[in-house]
Amino acid sequence: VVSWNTLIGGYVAQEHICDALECFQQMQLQGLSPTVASWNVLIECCSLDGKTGKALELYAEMQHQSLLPDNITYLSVLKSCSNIAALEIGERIHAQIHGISENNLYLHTALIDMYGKCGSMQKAQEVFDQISVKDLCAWTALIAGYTQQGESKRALSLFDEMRDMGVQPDGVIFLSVLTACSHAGLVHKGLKYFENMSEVCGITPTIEHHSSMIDLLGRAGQLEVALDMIKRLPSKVD
RNA sequence: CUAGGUG
Repeated sequence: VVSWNTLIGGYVAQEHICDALECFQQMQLQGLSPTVASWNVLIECCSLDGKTGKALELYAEMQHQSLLPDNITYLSVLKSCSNIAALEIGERIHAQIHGISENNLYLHTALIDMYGKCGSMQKAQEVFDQISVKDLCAWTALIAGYTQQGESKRALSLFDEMRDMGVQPDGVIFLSVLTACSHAGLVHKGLKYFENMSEVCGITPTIEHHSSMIDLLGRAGQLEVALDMIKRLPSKVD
C-alpha cells in the first residue's frame, strides 16, 4: 500500500491527475485498502487542481467508509474551502475538528487562512487568539487576511506587534506587509519596510518584492522612483 | 508513503 501511495504521489507531482485517480481505483480492485495517507494524497491533489467539489466529495466518501480523517486530511479540505471561499463548509469542518482531534498549529493556521479568505476576520482573530504558541506562519496567515480584507492598518500594527515579540520575519510575510502598504498608499512605510527587510533582517528581496514596491510607487504617482528601481533590478537579481 | 502562511 505504501508503494501505491508513493506512485500516486508521483503522478500528482507530475500533474497527471487522471492517472493518479485511476491508480487509486486500481489499488482497490486489487483488494488493497487505501490508508488515510492514500486519501490524503488524492484530496490534496484535487484541491491543488482547483477541483474543490471533487475534494469534498472524496472527503465525504472516505468518512463513509468509516476511515477517520487525520490532521492532514483536514488541512487539505480546509485549503479547498479557502480556494472557493466556502465559509459554510469551512465552519462545518471547524466544528468537526473540535470534536475529533487535538488541534495543532498547522490546523489553526489553515483555519485562520480559510476564515481570512472568506472575509471573516472576526473568526480568524478568534482562532488566532486561542493559539498558545504562535509561529511565523500563523502570524502571516492572520496578517495576510487583514491585508486581503483591506484592513491595512490592522495588518501593519500586527506586524509591528509581532516583531516586538521577537519573532523573526521572513520574505513571505514581508510580501504581505508590502502589499498592505500598497493597498493603503503608504509609500514611506513601504519604503521603510523594504529597506528594513534587507538591511536589518538580512533578507534578499526577490522579484516579487520588487514588483510589490513598483506597484506601490506607481500607484502613488512616484513614477521616476519606480523606474529607478526597475533599472536597478538586473544587477540586484544575481 | 501525505501536511500549514505571501501577489
